[in-house]
Amino acid sequence: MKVSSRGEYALRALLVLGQQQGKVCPINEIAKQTLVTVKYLEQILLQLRKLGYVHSKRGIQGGYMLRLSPTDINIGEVIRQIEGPLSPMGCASTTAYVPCPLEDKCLLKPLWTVVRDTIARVLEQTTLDDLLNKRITTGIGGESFVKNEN
Amino acid sequence: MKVSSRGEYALRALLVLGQQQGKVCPINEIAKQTLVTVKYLEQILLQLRKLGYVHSKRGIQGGYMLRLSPTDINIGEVIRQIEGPLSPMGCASTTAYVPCPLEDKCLLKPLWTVVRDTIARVLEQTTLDDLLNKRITTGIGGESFVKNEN
DNA sequence: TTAATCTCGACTAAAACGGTAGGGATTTTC
DNA sequence: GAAAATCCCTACCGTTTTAGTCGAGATTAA
Repeated sequence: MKVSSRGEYALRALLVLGQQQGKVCPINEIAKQTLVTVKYLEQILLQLRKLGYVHSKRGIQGGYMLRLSPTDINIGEVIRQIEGPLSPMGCASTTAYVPCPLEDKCLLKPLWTVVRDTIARVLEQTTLDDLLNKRITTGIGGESFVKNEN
Repeated sequence: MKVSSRGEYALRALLVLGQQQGKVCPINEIAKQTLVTVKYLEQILLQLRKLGYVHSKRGIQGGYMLRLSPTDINIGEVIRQIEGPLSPMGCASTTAYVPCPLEDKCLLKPLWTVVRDTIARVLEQTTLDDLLNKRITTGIGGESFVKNEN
């Protein structure tokens, strides 16, 4: 049930850019704050740019900046685009369904469906802005369970 | 966030044995019902035996049977033992914590913690017996949200 | 013009995944 | 005591994924 380092790093980079409040940030600064090598970050930021999350500017004084408002960046969506489907199993995926020969008789599918739903509920209700402000909810009920340590 | 085929197959095998109500079941019968090759199943059942979930009997009329009652087989535990930690990230794992250089400053850890908790809540509240009887809850509240299709 | 910066594609080493293969040990049945 | 069914165990293997590295090029500001 792992998230890859690439996904983690992408989110770290977005968080750094979110904290710069609109200023361009050169990649070596992002690298310093995320503890990721410049070369690997290059790949990831390139992908984030192609996905439309960040804008880049070349040359001296160049760098990256968010293209979207942090409130418009959905963490579930980012993870899905970097890592693939949130579902633990193809048979339970809404965005990348893969049929299974057992299917109806399968006693596991309902389980995977619930797992997928709970993961998606958390991730899709969280925005980059929420992370920046340490507002993380479980997504259950209409309530406001807030996980806020420190 | 995937579950490996090995984990899925292990659960399928346990379900088949759970349906046999105590009778020994030869591996080729399990293979037929799970749609897994005999040779691969051998490996998986060997592992399940060493973990204490199944008992095996050799020779003619041999096969496998559950060693524990389906109500005592915790799905979260099985997955953890077959696949490793439920947490999407080492920094949020309760059973296999891995320190992270960012740690306190990290805005992502609270997210991974919530994700881990919600996954664990579902899987650890589900037993093999629940699966056999199509009782799957989200684990939220004390309530009885039951996912029961058909 | 130069130096900082992003762009892009190729490459690679290591690990994980998803099995396959084969020989050995045990048990029942005849 | 021989044969057949069955589990036991270790080794191996091809493919994919992961986690990067490398190098050359394009753009831009000063």
